[in-house]
Formats: sequence, C-alpha cells, structure tokens
Amino acid sequence: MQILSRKQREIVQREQQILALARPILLRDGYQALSMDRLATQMEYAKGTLYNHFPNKEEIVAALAIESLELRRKMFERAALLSSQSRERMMAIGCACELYATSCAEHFAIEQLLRNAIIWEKASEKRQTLIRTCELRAMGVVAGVVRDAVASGDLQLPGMTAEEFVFGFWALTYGSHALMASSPSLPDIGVNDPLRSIRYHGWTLMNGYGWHPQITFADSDRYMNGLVERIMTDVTS
Amino acid sequence: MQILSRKQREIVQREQQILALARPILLRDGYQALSMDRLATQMEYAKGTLYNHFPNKEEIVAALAIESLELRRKMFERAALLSSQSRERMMAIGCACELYATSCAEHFAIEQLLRNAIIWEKASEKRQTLIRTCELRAMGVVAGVVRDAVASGDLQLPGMTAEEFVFGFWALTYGSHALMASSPSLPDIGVNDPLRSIRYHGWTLMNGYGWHPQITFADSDRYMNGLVERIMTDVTS
DNA sequence: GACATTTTCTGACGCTCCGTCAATAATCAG
DNA sequence: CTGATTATTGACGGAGCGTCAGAAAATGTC
Repeated sequence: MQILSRKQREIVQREQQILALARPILLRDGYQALSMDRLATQMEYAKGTLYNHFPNKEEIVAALAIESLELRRKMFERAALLSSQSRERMMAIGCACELYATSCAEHFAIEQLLRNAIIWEKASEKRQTLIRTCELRAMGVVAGVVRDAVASGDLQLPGMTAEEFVFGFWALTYGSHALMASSPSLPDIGVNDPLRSIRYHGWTLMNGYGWHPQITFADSDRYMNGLVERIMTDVTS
Repeated sequence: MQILSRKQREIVQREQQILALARPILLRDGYQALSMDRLATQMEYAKGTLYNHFPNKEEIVAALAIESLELRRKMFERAALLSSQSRERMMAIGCACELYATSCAEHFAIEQLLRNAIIWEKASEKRQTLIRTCELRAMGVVAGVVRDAVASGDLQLPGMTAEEFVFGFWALTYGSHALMASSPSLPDIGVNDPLRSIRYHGWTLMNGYGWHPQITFADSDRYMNGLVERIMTDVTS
C-alpha cells in the first residue's frame, strides 16, 4: 500500500474518466464512432495523454468489457444465492442472464464487441488473461450450482462434465440474445416473443435432463413472474 | 431475357471475380485486412472500377454473406429430405448446422461478420431485404419440419409458434458455434468437447418437448455417427 | 470509315483516423 | 534553486475510404 501523490491520484482518476466517456460513445454510435482524436478533444487532453493510459483503442474496449463481465459475474453470484433449491438457483441465473442482456444491454453489447477477433487480438496479454479469468469465474458459479444439484440428487449428469452441461445453457442464452440484438426482424420471421420462448426452452432443457423438480408449462408463466420480480429487485440493487 | 454484349458479360463476370478474390482475404486476414486499394491492385483495375460494382466495402461483405446464406439454406433443405421421420429430419438439420459451422467455417465466419451493426447498416436496402429473405426461407424449412411433426402427432407445441420453437434450436446452435469461434479457451474452462455436448443438448431439448421417438444417451453416439455420415456424404456433394 | 454520344475506367485528391515521438512543461529530490 | 525525472503536447507519417473530373473505350449514326 503506497500513498499516491496528487499527480498520481489524478492519473488514476483520469483513467476512469476516459472509460466513463468512452462507454456512452461506444454504445450510442458503435465502435467505429469511437475515435481517439474526438475522445481526446472531449477529455480536453492531448491524444498522446490518452495513449499513456491505453496503448490502443482496443484496450479501452477491453477495459470496458472487463467492467461488464464483472457486473455479470456479480449478478450470477447473487442469483445463485436466491434459493436453496438447485433448480430454482439455476433458473435464477437464467433470469440474471435475461436481465443482463435486456436491462444492461450496453454491457452485453460491449461483451459482444470483444468477441470480434480484431479487438480481442489487439488487447494486451494482461487484459486477455483477466477476461479469461472473469469468464472462468462466471462459469464456476454456474457449474457450482450444477454440482450441488448432482450432489443433492436433483440431477444426474449424462456423461458430460458440469461445465459441458452449463455450456448448453450458455449457448442458448448467449445465442438468443446475440440473435435478438442482430436480427431486429425476428417478429417478421414469426418469432413474436423471443425472450419468453427462450425461457421455455431453458426449462424444457432442464426438464429433459430430469432436473428435479420438473416444471410444467402451466405453472411456468406465473412461476416466472414471481421469480423474475424477486431477482429484479435483488440483483439490480 | 436480354442478350448481353461482350462488355456487359465482362462486367458481370468481374463482379464474381471481385467476390472470389475478396473471400479468401476476408477469411484469412479478417475484415480490417480487406482493403479496397489492395483489392483493386490485385484485380489489376483501378479503385474507381471497384466502386462501380459495389458502393462500399460493406456491400462486398454483404454479397459474400448472401452466398453463404444460400449455401446453408441448401444444406438445410437437403438435410430435411434425408428421412421421412420428423425427429430424424430435425436431427439431420442439426447435423447440417454443425457441418456448416465446422466444414464451412469460412461461410459461418462471414455470416457472423454481417451481424456487426456497422456492416449491416451500410449494406444497401436491396441486399438487406435479400438477406432477410434468405433467413426467412431457412427458418421456413425448419419450421416446416416442426409443423409436419405436429401434424403427424410426433410433437405437441407448448403454446408457442413453430418459429418460436425453432428459435430455441437456432439460438442453441448459433450460440455454441459463435462461442466456439470466439472463445478458443473453452477446453481450459472445462468444456472439452463442445460439439458433442451441443448435440446432446439439442436432443435433450427434443426429448424434453416429447418429440417422438425419444432418444436415450445410450444410443445417441452410435446413432449420431450413422446419421452424420449419411448427411456428410449427402449434403456436401 | 469518320464523327458524335454514351458508357466505362482511372488515379490523384480530400478527408478521417491511428499511433509515434521529439520537444515542451510540470513535478520532484536533494 | 537546480538538475533529473516524469508527464503532456500536437504536428507528423502512414493507411484507408470514397469521390470525381477527365481520359479512354465502346457504341451508335450517317
């Protein structure tokens, strides 16, 4: 623990300022619109100073993505604590996913940006491993719930690791939100309520694996509303 | 039907030449590496000529994406004909998805590129609707299989449209392949065989919806291998 | 074939953006 | 106060996109 001089504190603070300024630009106008020149002008600093903080534009995006991934992990962790029943915990995480992608759409969008090869590759080794760690920890939370379910006898894994099991739900939720974000014409194709349909698919998948207790579609909507409300109030506080 | 002059045929042909030249660049070195200047040099034409064919860089990507979407649709259509049993037809389409994303990874990558807001927005109205039509038709093929399944009594839709039903499988397969492409470290997270696990998830989802006949994990691997081989040889011919 | 008109082709140009770096200013240590 | 260290600046090189006036080729007309 070192005591920072005024100047040093100023620099640390400025890093936050850069990110705070970059995020809305990125969200409102996209990656192309985020220009280092304009960012510097808005900051009222010279471009060179920006480059003292981040070696390139991509690193700024990566730094923002880390903030987003952290938020999601926290939401997952809270969701996983909302019940003592394994299946409800998993469903709560599903709700957290939905909340994250809808109410925190900015964060989801930045995460998606990072899945672009160019941005990923230009990010520093350090931030790359940091991001991997974030992902690993989020996976750990969900896989933990699955392992608990197996331990308590609520679920039997059919010849795959807990992580492979989780991967299915990850693909389902990530895929649906990515498609929703990039295919605005889903309703024209006949997918009127993609969110609702994905919830059902997630539950049916759990049912398919025999995750106890089974949930019928009759209760599902009512069930969902109660759970979503609880998570809403609890996770986003 | 008009008869084209030599010159006109030359122009049509050149359009193909541009696409044929752009595709490998895009795949090997990514979107950033695709430069209009370099493309023109390689074509041995001036840049202006390129711009006579495509009003901007994004349109080239969109044109390539249309080719890719067409290929996928064709693969879906063939897969849907490989059996008379509804469930096998759906599984065959799943295999086609897997094949498309793995053996035709170039095409899948270009499709993903198009899901980038910047590229999509700069594409012409005409190509945008063309792309939507492609998507609609692919969805139609799969939704058709689902409707046949319902008609034959193999499946009951639980309060959702056939398209919403399909959306789940779309999200599952798209999501998994997108994650695999952008998270090369999946095995480090514990997801050793993502492809195999996604197959299982797809089947379990069908089982969960009670799609007849149910498939147990005991047969699944053997079943899969037989089906995959049949599709491999038939779809990629 | 000669000339006019239309179409196609060309590449220099303006613009924007990224990332660098030598020069300048601010801070610090003794 | 002064020399050394650290931080800041913005002009610059380089690359890419898209344009457009003028050159070249093709086509039409007599």
